[in-house]
Amino acid sequence: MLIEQIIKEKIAQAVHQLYGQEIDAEKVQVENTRKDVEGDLTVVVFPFLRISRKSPEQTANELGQYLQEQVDEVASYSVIKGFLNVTISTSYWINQLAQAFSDSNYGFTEATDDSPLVMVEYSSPNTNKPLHLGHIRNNLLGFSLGELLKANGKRVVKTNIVNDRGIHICKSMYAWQQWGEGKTPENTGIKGDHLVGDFYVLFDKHYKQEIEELVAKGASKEEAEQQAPSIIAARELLRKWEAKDPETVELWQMMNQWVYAGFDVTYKELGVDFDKIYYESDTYLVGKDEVLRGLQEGIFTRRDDQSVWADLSADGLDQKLLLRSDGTSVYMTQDIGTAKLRFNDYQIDRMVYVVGNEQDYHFKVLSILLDKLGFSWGKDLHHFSYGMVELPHGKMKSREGTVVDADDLMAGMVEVARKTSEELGKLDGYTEQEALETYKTIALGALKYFILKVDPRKNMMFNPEESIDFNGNTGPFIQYTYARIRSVIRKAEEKGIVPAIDFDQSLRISEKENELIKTISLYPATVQEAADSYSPAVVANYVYNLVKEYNQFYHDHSILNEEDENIRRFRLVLSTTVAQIVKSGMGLMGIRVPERM
RNA sequence: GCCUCGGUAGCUCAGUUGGAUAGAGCAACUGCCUUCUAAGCAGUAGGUCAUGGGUUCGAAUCCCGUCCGGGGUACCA
Repeated sequence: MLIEQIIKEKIAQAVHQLYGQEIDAEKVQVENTRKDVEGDLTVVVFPFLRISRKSPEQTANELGQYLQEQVDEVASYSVIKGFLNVTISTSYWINQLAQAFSDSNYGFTEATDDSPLVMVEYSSPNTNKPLHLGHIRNNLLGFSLGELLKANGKRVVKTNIVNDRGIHICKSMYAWQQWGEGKTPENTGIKGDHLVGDFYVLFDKHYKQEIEELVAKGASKEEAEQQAPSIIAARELLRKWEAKDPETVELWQMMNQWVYAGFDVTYKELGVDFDKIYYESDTYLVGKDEVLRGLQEGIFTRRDDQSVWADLSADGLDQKLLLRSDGTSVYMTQDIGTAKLRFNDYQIDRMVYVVGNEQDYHFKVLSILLDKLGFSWGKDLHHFSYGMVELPHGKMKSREGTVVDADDLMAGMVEVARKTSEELGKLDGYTEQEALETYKTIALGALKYFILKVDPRKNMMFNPEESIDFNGNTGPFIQYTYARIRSVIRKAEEKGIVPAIDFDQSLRISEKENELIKTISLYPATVQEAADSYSPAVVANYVYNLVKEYNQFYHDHSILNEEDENIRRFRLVLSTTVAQIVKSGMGLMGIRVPERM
């Protein structure tokens, strides 16, 4: 049993015996003692004053006395400003360290065949443009969330819905037909997703120009937007595609293939993957059928212009369009179809959608609609709603070129990592291949940590003018600590010193060492909390704190040069355990750790 | 207008279910490498937790009002 739990129960017991009133042990407030105060755990006694009818100091002292007599692990206690600070015995902490050290799966709960199955949807790109920083946040959060859920004993299926059809890709297709001059990724050397994205931008340029010309001739802006030749042509392509016109479908397939090849490269660099990928072109008709079924069953209504609507006013929401008057699908229709296919394919206990908070309303509606359509799981689908990445001048807009491109960003960071490493000369002796791997590890570590350390729900700021830091509260700082420990461990191996927990349990440890073990012992609860609150940031903050404490220890203590063999072995075990947790925690964020840097 | 999320140091962010003197990093300034990696460690300076009220032993945290900002708001995704 955890010491915290023991204290809670003993305090409840003490209150009963000393003051004659039963209280709920779970309600007893036990927290970690502040750093600047002596002690390990603090019991908040204020809620008991009404029962004890004594001063905070006296109450705390009486309870402290009781604890010390009744609980072996309680070594001493002190009372400061009415707070009861309890000091736990060193042997307890050393035992905690030994357990963490020997458990290769420390902090994790393994899934079994009976464990709940969680499907996590993330990424969900459109196929008309390359990935940007906003997608990076989505991908990193989605991947990390999957790892967190796995670490918490869930079976996880990572999935992606590729929005491969619709007016957006038709715009790129039309631009390529008109002005493409037969360009391909092969004959231009341009990455496929970027090439298609270039045509999307080109479309918009022409479209805007046409609108201007029409307005100059006296049309209203709204009319011009509807009547511009480019948009009419793109709509015609969409219509032909839905009618399965062979030439159009072929063009669509070709350009989508270019994009997929490009995405694959980006996903691989980013280190994310999927167990099952769905395509909107396969799901939108299923959604349409579901909507029509709903119409027949009287859940939805058809208007005079043939459009189909859901009336959600009973749920406090508005009317929602499900099929346009021309019979074509909207975003919502497609999501209904995708959901149906997924739940046919897997025995899903919980569905999680990693999608930005700009779509909060959409998922509220989706949940209600799925419920109305009779899907039992609709009501409690979970929208993992994360904040946007903002630039100093505002939102990212693809068409206006104010995006931070994912590939460019990663490549730029690898260069910074290379430069820094070369200046410091840390990788001398590595082959070019080994060195490049390390640059990538560091660069991606910096990027991923930068994004994941922020509370997912909040918007975050990225300034492209300032490169992402490699010092301080950063990924490389954490990786560096890992590399230093690995270096010590390699040296220990050379000297034949093996980390083992056969040190004398009565040894005296320093305050910093005790502090470190306490932090180590918090890892399992941290992993749990991160998964429960869907927040990789909880892990990020924990690992940073752990590493910061370790660096202080490292600075003040010798490990291999320590003369006392007992202490030397203890410190090696301590260091090894910290390295294990750093690797494990970073792994939960999809961040690798280097042997050297 | 309505709905919704947010506002903590110059900048970027932490701050568990309300607990002690609100913490990190960056930027600025100052020290520490003949000893296991200085991408490190230590220190100085920096705050009316947007604002006004309320709840109570105690509020950055909970409730209400106001100001400011993001997002959404019926044929975009």
